[in-house]
Amino acid sequence: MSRRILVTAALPYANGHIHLGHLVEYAQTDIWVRFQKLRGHDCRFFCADDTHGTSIMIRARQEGRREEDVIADMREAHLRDFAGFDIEFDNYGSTHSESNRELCAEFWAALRRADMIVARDVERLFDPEVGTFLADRFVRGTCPKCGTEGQYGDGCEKCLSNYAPTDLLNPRSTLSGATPELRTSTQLFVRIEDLHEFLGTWTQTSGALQPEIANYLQGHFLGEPLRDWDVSRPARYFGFEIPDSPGNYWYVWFDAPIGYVASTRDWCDRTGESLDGWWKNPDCEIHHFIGKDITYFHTLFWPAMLKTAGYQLPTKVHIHGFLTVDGEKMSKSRGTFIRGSTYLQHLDPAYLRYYFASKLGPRVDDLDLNLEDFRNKINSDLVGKVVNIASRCARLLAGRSLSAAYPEDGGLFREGAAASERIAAAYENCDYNQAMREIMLLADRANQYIDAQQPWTLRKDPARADDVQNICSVALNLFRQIAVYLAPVLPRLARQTGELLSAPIEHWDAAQQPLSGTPVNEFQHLLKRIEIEKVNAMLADSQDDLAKKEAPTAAAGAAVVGAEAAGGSGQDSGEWLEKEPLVADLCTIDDFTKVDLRVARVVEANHVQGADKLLQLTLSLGGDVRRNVFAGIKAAYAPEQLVGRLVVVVANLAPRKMKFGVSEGMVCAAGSGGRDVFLLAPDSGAQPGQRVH
RNA sequence: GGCGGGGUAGCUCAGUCGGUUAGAGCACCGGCUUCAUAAGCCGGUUGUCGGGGGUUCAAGUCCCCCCCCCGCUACCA
Repeated sequence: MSRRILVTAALPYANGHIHLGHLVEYAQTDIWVRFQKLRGHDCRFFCADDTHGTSIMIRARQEGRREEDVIADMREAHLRDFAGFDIEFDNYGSTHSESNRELCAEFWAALRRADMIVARDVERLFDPEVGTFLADRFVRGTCPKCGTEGQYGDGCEKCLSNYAPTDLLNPRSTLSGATPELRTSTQLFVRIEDLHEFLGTWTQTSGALQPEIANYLQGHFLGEPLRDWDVSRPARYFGFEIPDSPGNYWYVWFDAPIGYVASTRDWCDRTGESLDGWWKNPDCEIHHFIGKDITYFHTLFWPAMLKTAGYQLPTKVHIHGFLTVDGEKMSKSRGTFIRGSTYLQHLDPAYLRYYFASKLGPRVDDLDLNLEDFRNKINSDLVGKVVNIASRCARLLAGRSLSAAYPEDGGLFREGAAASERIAAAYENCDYNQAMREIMLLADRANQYIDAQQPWTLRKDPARADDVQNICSVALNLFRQIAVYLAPVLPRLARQTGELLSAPIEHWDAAQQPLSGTPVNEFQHLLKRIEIEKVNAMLADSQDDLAKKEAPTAAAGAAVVGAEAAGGSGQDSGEWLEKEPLVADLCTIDDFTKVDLRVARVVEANHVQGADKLLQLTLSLGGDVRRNVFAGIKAAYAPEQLVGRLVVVVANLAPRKMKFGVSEGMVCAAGSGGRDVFLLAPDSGAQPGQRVH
């Protein structure tokens, strides 16, 4: 029976290019959709650019352009990248569309009717010079937790803590540089606690979520009252103004998931389909594919919105993990932060689609792109095994035809046909690695068959020409069977196989019946081996992309010292400046001297009972002056490494009461945190107590 | 610390309801083959299944304790 299936992948944000991390999801989703279509189901794949929010505003401002121009360019780039990877949408919309605006209004009205919108006065920062409330990203100041300067109002990029912009120390408007004032603004919230019981049941029993996700929600959110969701942002904000609340705009996370519906609606308008037949039809399955980072929105808020507005809830939310490259987070300085477009300049998209497929399972696990494994796997599985079957036999039959009747093959084709439902079940469950294993088994058998029959020997005897044709007919049919099973992953290979054997692959059941009598065309290379040089070139290019992008920043900043540190090569990564941009506000020498930096000697360093990240340090500032300081450096330093060494301490930092005692200063360090922490040290000769000027 | 997920061959992983001698691919070694994109075929090596205890006729699998890794989260001034 044919199923009606609506599929979405998360909307990529219009502020950045598609990279290999994104592609895990789009490949996973595209494979699933192609599989369903090949099975004959009425399956449609909808996506869109996510275009609203403060980041787009900031970017537009920096580039001196309108937001609309920024998102139009990025949309074009996204579509180009997707096409390059054979990601095929039925519609690709935009959250900045009339259809989305109308649907947002519809959802909003439903929430109003359900009395789920509450207004509350919130103290917010206001820029008196520009005359506007400041969105989180327009306020910068010192992180109240770790003291890092130049942090945005929503959270600290260094210590990753979240807070309200009103918590920032020394806040400054990035619009005018003015010190913001605290003013009251009326803010709108969605009260989803009303749906707590419903969400509890849905997340735990509907089967829509992977078990580990259901547990996560139960443990993190559902055990206590659900917090109201702040969905309005005061002007100026790039988004849609809330119809019944002038001056307020919907927060980007409100309109983004509605973009799934809007994209569907655009498609319906174009094709004459009924939107309700997809989104309000209990017989239509709805599948969302997302990454684990946006679990919260898709498993609590979004179902609450759908439920309230009378839409169908997702049948499944398929959640995947992150991509790592060679076991590490993608890193710009190592060249492993790879854009889709950079990859495509060097390598075939089929490689990546197959590699991801061979590693993806139904769980939330992270996926590692090990570049050596990548090359081995593609070269041995796809080139050595699969494509090789065609390559060894097609030439012997080029210009002729497959045997008029399918020859005796010892049951090989039948066995392959019998694997159909096993492989299909694996695809259906997103267990692609299982499917790939099954398929490679078939490829092994085909190669064994060819090897045993030795058509190249028989060919020397003209009397055995029919035998050669029969053997090659079997092998090419086995090859075609494999190409059918791989078609969701490798659509180009399926198409090429159709051309080679003069019979397009249009349905999964093509693997059930062997072809006979069709012309065999001249064999063309189907897939090249991966050369290591290509991979290396891609990595080098990825670093270059970054260097070009960072060049203006480096020129404007003080990059001289860094060049020395790099051993004179002069080429340091701009990664860190990108993560934590230079503070725009200038400070005077007087500002600087407010901070009393001193050289100190670590006289004692201890683990703190019950603390995972803290070490307790006793610092000597010379004489009898001692300071007790807690520092979050446990992952990077052992206490015994520290005793005796010199550090730089902020000596006049206000004491802070912590869970384990009072901290009377802060030791200076660089790095992103965790193991990546590098304490500052003076050159030898410095003495405890000396001030750092 | 709390919660979640893991720990199986050098690497990436599979192991269903507990059931024979714990598997696959890659890598490695030996042989065969030379039609094929230095591809293919046959054979071989590799494991205290994180550690310890328990239940059982039988434990990689179930239960308890501990160790380690990852993620989220909490004090990282």
